[in-house]
Amino acid sequence: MTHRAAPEHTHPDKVSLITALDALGDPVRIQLVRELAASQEWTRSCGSFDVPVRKAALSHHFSVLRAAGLVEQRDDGPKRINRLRRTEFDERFPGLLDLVLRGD
Amino acid sequence: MTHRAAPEHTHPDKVSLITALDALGDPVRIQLVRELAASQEWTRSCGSFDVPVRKAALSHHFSVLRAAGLVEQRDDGPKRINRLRRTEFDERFPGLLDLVLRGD
DNA sequence: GGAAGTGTACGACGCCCGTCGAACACTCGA
DNA sequence: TCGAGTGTTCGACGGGCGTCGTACACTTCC
Repeated sequence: MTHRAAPEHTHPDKVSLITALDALGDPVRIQLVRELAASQEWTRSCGSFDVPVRKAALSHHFSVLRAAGLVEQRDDGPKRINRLRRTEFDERFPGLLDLVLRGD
Repeated sequence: MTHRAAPEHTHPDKVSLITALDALGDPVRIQLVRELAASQEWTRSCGSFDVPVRKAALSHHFSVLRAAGLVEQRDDGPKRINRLRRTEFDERFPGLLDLVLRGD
């Protein structure tokens, strides 16, 4: 009847510009954000992404994305499913997410 | 009759997103860009910025900004004067510079 | 109760980045 | 010609970030 501690989130409103730029200045995190944007909300578990890092590093990257207000997480059984905070983040940093999702 | 080697520039068109985000993900460089944006073009020499680093580090930061297509430099006597590549950079990364200049 | 699957926490390691001092190159004015 | 001013380069240093393996916590299914 115990349950996992809910992950700590930061709303984009309380995120500094530097934090946001640093969070998006990493290739692995950019890929996570892009894959997440291409999926339905609350459908992707952390382990379902095609990134070249092991799960410890992956967990770290999700922690950074949460702290930057980019990703919201919720527990669903043994998995932790994700959602890109598209509208909130875009309201705080207009155009930034579009830039990342537009690709090169 | 010798003259200094012209600084190496990179046009924003040839700059990757990661490079741009990394260049703007540093507080010193952000301040440089902001002060530069608040000044007339070709009026600010490298040493005229109010940043808490010595000239060696300052020179490095300007090198990064040039490589990211953010700053253009020209020699003017003993000084090296700067210009923010506002329109070119904005064309390559729409909204990104606005985000930085809007502040927090 | 056990086993498998999922994600986090911790300590360690390596590397890159920002910083500095010192030495050097160049320009201009005295 | 010499000195002052400006900026770059070099080597070195320290700290932080990304990564990993391991151990642990929690959930679900058998």
